[in-house]
Amino acid sequence: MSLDAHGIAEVLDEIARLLELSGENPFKIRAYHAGARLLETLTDDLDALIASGALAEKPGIGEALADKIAKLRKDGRLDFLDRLRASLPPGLPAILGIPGMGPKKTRRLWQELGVVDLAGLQAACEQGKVAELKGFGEKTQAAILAGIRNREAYGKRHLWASVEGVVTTLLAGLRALPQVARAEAAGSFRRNRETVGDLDFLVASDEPGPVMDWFTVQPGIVEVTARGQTKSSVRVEGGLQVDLRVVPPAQFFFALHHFTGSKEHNVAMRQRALQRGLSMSEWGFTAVGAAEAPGAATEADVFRALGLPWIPPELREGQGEIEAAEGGALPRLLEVGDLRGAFHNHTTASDGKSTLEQMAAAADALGWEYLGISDHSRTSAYAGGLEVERLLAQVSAIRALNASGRFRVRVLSGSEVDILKDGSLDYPDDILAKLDVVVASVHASMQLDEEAMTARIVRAIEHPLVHILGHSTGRLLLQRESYKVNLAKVVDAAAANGKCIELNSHPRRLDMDWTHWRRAAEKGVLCSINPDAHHADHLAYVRHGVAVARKGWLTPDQVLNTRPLDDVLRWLRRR
DNA sequence: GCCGTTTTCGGCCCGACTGTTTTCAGTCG
Repeated sequence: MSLDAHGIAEVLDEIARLLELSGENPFKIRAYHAGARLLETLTDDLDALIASGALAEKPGIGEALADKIAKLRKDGRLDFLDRLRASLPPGLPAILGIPGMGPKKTRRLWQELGVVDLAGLQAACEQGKVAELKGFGEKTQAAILAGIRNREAYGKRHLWASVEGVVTTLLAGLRALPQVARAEAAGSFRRNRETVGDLDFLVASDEPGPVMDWFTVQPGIVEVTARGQTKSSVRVEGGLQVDLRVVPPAQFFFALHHFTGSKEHNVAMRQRALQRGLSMSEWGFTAVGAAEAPGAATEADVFRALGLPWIPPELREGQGEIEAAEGGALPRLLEVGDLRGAFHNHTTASDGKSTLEQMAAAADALGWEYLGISDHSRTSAYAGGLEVERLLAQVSAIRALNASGRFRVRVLSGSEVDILKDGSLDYPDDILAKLDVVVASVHASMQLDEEAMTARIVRAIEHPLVHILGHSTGRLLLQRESYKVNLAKVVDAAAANGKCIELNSHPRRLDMDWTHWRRAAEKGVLCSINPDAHHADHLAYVRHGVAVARKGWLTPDQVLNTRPLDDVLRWLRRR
């Protein structure tokens, strides 16, 4: 069975783990991880890259990795991997998932105690054998047991939106402390990743002691895992790890840059610093040669010292942002205030919780010029999908509402029409033609193979009455994988047919993923930031979509709903 | 395993914290 890019990335990560356990060269291990990261953010059609030999041209991919990736794509397996797996107990890699357990300790427990899996590790700890080993002790043994006990919670990622409250509360508390000059949340949260593994807080202060004292006793903390001079780590309910680092004010912006990451971005920045005779760390620059090491009074100063303009955190993913900054080609990123409306929203007519009027009022409150109502179509019966009669009644109601002048916003009548299994749509053309806006989405038959699913979606995109492709992969973050679909081909179809692809802004969808937008926009595909609101309050979800759009390098002119009403109506009617 | 105005071998980003040590290895980010 063949693997897709995501599956191959997982295999490369597995190889890296196995090599670690084998005691391999750390740089070789890094190369496998780097290959995995590249595949995860790949937007080209993988098959085309393999066929043309262009895969080995990608940074970090050489002949060896390109060859292995091609084999995995074709066969889904690799002799090299089979041999590697056979050389180690199959339960060993799982031990690496326990905090504090790395390859060296895992190997020693295997070789000296015969520990080959988590169950064996737990038994060895409970019998006190681990604490007796040289280099281990009671605390290590207890930490391993806690790690095994909590491995589900500790290994979990968290939706960006679900940790936002913790961030807001802690930042407000930190900033209120008299010893604190500045406080920021860094890490993947600051980079607007759709999910985060942990939270990183950074504080500028000359008196770290009282800050640490305050931090480690906050409500909701279930475990303090580290308490040092400049760094403390805690776990809050749900297993989320929260790190706090306190640095002197003069180092704050170096530390903020460092802990914002990503790792790939930081590596590239440090290499760039070295080219300029500067060694770079979270503490600042150190002159390697004759050069003088500059300080930083803002984060922009850190970049300026390396001959770069400030790079927005969302772009710091090692995706060419440094090259773009150097060439003066950083985009003017989309902002929430650029939006003038949205197209995909539900009402009580299907599975929404707010009425048409409540939705219009909420749009007015946001100052929007237009609001698309796109309730479910008849096949989505589970969601109260509208039969043709009810849809036509809604069209009339919307027309009447617009004529009444009760709201400033122009309500657009639409539908989130189901893309049926064969790629046809859930309403006949003469009905769709009566709508202002047609969003087409997949809601059922998600188990199709990649070829069939891609053909199905492409057929919908090619339908002349469709404006926007809704949530193009169907993923639910941390809950359901995307269906199998070749997004490169979907993007190409949208470009060829002048269609818009939705950026579904529901915090659990954020679909299409940020990694695909830059290339899609370069191909001329328009983006539509849609809240997919099922309640009037959900219109505000667009800010999550904007966050993802920014990660995808999108500028206002690449997003349909930044345009004024007249332009939007013209675009919608040209079909 | 990757990569190249330090080129085809020998490098590859940097530092804090912990536990178990008595100077440091391992892990983590």
